[in-house]
Amino acid sequence: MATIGDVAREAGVSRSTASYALSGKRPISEEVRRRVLAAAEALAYTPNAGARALATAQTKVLGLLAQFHEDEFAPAMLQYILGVTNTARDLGYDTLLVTEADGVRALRRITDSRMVDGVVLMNIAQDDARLPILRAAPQPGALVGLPGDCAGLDVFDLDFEEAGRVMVDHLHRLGHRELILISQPEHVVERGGAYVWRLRDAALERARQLGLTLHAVYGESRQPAVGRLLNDLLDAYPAATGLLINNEAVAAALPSVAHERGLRVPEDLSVIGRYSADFAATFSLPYSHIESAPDRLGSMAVRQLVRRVESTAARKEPFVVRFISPELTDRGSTAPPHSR
Amino acid sequence: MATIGDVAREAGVSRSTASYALSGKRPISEEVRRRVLAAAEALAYTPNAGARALATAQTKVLGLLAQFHEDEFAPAMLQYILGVTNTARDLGYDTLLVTEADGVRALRRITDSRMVDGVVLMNIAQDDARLPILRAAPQPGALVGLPGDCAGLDVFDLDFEEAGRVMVDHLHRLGHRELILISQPEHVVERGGAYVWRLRDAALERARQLGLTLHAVYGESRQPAVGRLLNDLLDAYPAATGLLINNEAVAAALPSVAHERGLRVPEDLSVIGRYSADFAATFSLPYSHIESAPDRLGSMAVRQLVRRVESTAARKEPFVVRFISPELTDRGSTAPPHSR
DNA sequence: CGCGACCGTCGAACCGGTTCGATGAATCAG
DNA sequence: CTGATTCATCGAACCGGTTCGACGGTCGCG
Repeated sequence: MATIGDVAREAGVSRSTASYALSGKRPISEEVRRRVLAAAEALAYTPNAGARALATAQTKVLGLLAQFHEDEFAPAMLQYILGVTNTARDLGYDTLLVTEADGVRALRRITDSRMVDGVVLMNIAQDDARLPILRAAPQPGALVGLPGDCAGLDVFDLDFEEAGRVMVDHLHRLGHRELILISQPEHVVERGGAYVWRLRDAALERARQLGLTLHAVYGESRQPAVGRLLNDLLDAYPAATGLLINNEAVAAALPSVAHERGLRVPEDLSVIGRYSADFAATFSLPYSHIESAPDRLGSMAVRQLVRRVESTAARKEPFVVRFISPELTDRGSTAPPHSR
Repeated sequence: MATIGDVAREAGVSRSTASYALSGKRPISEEVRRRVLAAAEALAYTPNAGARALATAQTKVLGLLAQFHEDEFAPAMLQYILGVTNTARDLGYDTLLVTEADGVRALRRITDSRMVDGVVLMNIAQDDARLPILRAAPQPGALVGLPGDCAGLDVFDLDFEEAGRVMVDHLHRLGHRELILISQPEHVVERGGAYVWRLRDAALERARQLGLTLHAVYGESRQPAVGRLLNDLLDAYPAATGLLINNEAVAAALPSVAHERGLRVPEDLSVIGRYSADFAATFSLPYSHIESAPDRLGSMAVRQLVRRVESTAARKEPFVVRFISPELTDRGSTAPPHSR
């Protein structure tokens, strides 16, 4: 494998001249530049990533910490990941995907060893043990998800509180008086998944203000528990005419449950979910939903991260907490209520 | 950030001694070793990955090339990826996930620049343009999926031909005489997804031998096309009593279609799919299926890859092509035929 | 014609590890 | 007591890039 020394020799110049000819960081005569480029081409020269990282203190790699838990719906995570890797590549970076269970150790490893220029964290917990590490690290970091304390980090998330209110408002305007909200499984909350109760609490609060009844329950993540839960709930609250779903597995299971019960949407039951359009397509979900925009969030996080990585000025800017505002995609699964 | 020079100074020894004390590659007195370890601990020393890569010509990173196409079912891919990243980490490696559309360029980039010690390729095409690159690369490579020409590479795949035969045999033994096989969308085949016709051709051949009628069609990958297709097929072949599915999207869509048509499984229709247990759980699919074992395949590929990376002897061993034999998980979705 | 400015190129140092050969002290046998 | 052997440690070189300061040649100007 050719080194820059080989290129220099082939072109009859010094190593430094070859370097400058390739990088353009100093003026080089047209003649020499041509010779160097030709030599590089002929020898199929590619700079050694390790050597360059050592010399420049830049690896052109971003770290992506994502965790896959039994009780979370894996396909939903994938879209965030693709948002990150694709955007990173567009900006000239590769992505180190770390799915290790011990996130703290993983983060330490990749930051301390300088394998990455920056880190994107997913599955953010309210009191996330990785955040202190990331704040102390020399590399900038970006979060997809809102933690309790955002200090020192850029944060990107869906505005889950507003999402909860939008859902409730929408059904309230249609005349509904009793609703059910199914959240993620309780385990997710116990692990600190704050978005679950951010949406939930906001929805409850808004329902209270509007004088609505809102039954807020934690869901399941797997069959057959999901189906059972749905059936139990529909039985338990026969007067409920609207269903709000903040749980991908429940959303995915609803069509068949509704079918089995002979439940028509929206005639018998109005439904609003919170998931991405891509997810809806994959699982053919015919419900109106709040777009969770995972690819957009991943992309935004990477863009901001790269800005900070590449510019000292940007690194000094104040940290941002940016919420995507919930957009309701109307698929016609809501209507004025009729009692079931 | 502390370097090994800092550690050496703190411990009052030379850099080389510090290095040997930490690596244990030469005998070091107990006393000095203690001092060095204490210094490393005190300074929170972590070796610089770039420097180490430069010196040792090892990065402790594996590349994983995976592509996500519109017409393939993304959630199924995720399990291969997790099989790879988790096993890699167990063996001390991190994973560079590359989802770039231009796989050839991506592969060139990560191998030429020596970012990775080895590469796992997914989405293998019959005549995969990346293979010549990988064969010429200094790093070893492993494939998840069988290409036309396996020379110079380790290959891991489900035995799709045997899978096709197992499916047909199973329904034949139960007395079925007319079957439908739904494969992946034709686009997948056009891109060179050989596993599609390997299963298909083997199934057709076996059906011919057994005197069965087998309607082999290409499926769709998205709703609502998938549902329409299923309905059309069931209408077009009313005498078919068995359905073989080599297409995740179709499998995922079948429950609701069956339900809508009032079609009972297995009373009216026997069904066998080809997907993983994990996939079945995620999508709550109640069908007997051939296990595609994505995590196991990903894991096997990484283990073999790492063996070759770490041992010169292993690098000289002949290349392996290893097939996982199709296991039929009986979920009771097949029975002797009754005409619909 | 001589001086300073500018341009293009070179050599050397550096990034932070690893590794080889040499060195000096301690140990042992004769 | 000496010479060979062993052992722990050190210094230097190397991996393959980038970058800084210096240097020699050309040019324009006075």
